[in-house]
Amino acid sequence: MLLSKSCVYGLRASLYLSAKHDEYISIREISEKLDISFHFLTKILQQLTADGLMESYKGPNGGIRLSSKGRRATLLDIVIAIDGPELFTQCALGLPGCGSEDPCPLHESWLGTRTAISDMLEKTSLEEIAKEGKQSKFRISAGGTFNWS
Amino acid sequence: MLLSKSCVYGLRASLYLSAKHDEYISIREISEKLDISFHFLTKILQQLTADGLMESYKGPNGGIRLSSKGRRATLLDIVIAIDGPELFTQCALGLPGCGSEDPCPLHESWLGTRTAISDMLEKTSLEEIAKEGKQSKFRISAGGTFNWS
DNA sequence: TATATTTAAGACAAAATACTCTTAAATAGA
DNA sequence: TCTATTTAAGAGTATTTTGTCTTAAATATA
Repeated sequence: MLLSKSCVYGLRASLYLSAKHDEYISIREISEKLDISFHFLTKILQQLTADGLMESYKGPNGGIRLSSKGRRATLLDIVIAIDGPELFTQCALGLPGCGSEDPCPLHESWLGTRTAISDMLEKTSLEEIAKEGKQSKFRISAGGTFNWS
Repeated sequence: MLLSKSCVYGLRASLYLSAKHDEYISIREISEKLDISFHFLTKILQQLTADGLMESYKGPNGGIRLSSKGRRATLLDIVIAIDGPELFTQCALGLPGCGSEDPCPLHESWLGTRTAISDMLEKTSLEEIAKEGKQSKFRISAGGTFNWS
């Protein structure tokens, strides 16, 4: 699996929030709309809040929203915040110290491939995806159509 | 993590065997040279044997070797035998039924990226890597230099 | 102030992955 | 035939990931 489940949930929630404006959205709403366990999602979003990508507010009408940093963030930023940078730094065979002086058989091609992955994730900020999403009706839930209000 | 540990171990053992000729090599030897748990490696290689990529022989001077099918196999074949094809078939966000009619925001770029990954793994057969390896002294163990005898 | 709503935090449980250990089966060679 | 060596198979353990549950803290509103 390329990304952990936590990471996928975090990405989908971020995409959900990117379609919203500045209001705080309750985690309960996100978990129901995207069919993700409420408590599990809460923990993941706490991580993103601790990272400064989101802001939360307790109490009635409270919830969570993207910070301005989060709104400018790319999917790569979210992946790294949750799964860490290892996917983009480590040897494909997990060999410590693998490098151009002492490469594993995959070293050179993996350099290119992992750049392709990070480029894919870095290409677009949440803002841009939200813009495209509203036009193209991209899907972020299993159920079927999600309404990019 | 792109590949599971089992998969990485299976790949490294396959690369080790590709450097050998037709003799049976004991799993104990492989596990010691590549610093992988013997019993764990045994199970992984059993899987590859069941898949027809390797052949085993019990008893003194027994061991394991690549079958002719295994020798012609690419790294992709080994990855799929151990981790399954999901990495190359599934939506990056894990959404069932994600496709060009109803795509997730990553759909199109992920199509390209996962092709890049499978191309990287499919590009070379074990035979070819072994040939290159003997020239370039590619590394497949953490410890340092592995001798492509 | 009291209550309801919401996130925060942490203990707990379940499932998946990674790893270990023991016993059985095959086989070479003394 | 007996013994040592090797893979096969399966039970068992440990660790990580995923998911649940309970309680605390913050806060809006009545």
